[in-house]
Amino acid sequence: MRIGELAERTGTSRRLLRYYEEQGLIIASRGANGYRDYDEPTVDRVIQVRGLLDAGLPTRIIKQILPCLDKPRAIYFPDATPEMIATLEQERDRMARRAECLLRNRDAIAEYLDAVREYNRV
Amino acid sequence: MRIGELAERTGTSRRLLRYYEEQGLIIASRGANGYRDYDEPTVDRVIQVRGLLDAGLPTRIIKQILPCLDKPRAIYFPDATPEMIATLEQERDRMARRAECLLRNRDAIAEYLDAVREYNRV
DNA sequence: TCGAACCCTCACATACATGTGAAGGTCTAC
DNA sequence: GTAGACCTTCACATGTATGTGAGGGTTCGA
Repeated sequence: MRIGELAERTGTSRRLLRYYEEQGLIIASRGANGYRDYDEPTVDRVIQVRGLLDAGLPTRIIKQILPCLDKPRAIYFPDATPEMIATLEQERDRMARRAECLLRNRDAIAEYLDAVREYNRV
Repeated sequence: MRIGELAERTGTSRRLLRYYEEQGLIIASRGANGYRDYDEPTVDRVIQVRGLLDAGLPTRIIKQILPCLDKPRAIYFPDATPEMIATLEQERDRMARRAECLLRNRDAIAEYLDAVREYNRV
C-alpha cells in the first residue's frame, strides 16, 4: 500500500511515517516511480511504534527492541551482543516500572472519580 | 529544605525543580532571603511527577491529575467540574492503555531474552 | 574578611517528535 | 490534455522537557 493508505489506517501523518522510516522503525520498498510501498504487517508495526512513543520511549530505544517483537524470530541470536542484552534487560525493567507507575496513578484517579460520584449521588 | 537537598534526594536538577514549580506541579514557600523552602511531602511529589513524565504524560495533564492523588482529599468535590471529570476519565483510560502496551512489550522482551539465554546455554 | 558553596533570575541552547509548506513529479478520470 | 489527487524531497517552525551559563545576592566557616 502507499503512504496515504497507511497514514489513514494507522491514524498517523505522512510526515511521521517518513520520519519513522528515517529513524529505522519501519521499512518501505519503492515503486518504479519512487513511491513508498508498504506491506500489510507495517500497519501493526506503526501502531506498536505509536504506542511505545506515547508511553515515553524514544525512537532510539524503540528501534532496539523492535527486532525482539517479530513473531518468527527474524533476529539471529548469535547477533545479540552482551551490550544489547544488557540494554534490553534494562529497558524491560524500566518498562515494568513505568507500567507500575501508570497503574498506580490510574487506580488513584479511579478511586477519586468513585468518591466524586458518591458525593454527587447523595 | 532548600532546593539543593531536594535535588539530591529526588535525583532531579535544580533547574527542573524550578521548572516544575513554574508549571504548577510543586509549590515552595520562600525564606526572607528569597530562597525556596520545601516541605517533606514534596520529595514524594517530585518522584511521582518524574514517574509520570517518564511515562509520557505532559506537565499540563500531570497538573490536572495531581490533586486527585493527595491522601487527605485536598480538593473539594464540588469544585470538580464536568469537564474536569471527563478529562480525568479520559486520562485514566489512556494510562491503562499505555500500561497495557508497556506490559505487552515488556513480556515480549522478556520472552526474547529467555530464548537467547536458552540458545546460549546449549 | 575572604572564599566556597549555596541561592536567585534570566536567557539562550538542545533534542525530540511533530507540523507546515514549497517546488516539483506521477497517475487517473474526464 | 488538463485538473486534481496523489507522491517525492527539503527546509523551516513549534512545543516540551531539559542543559548551561552569566550576573549577582546570601551564608558560613577559616
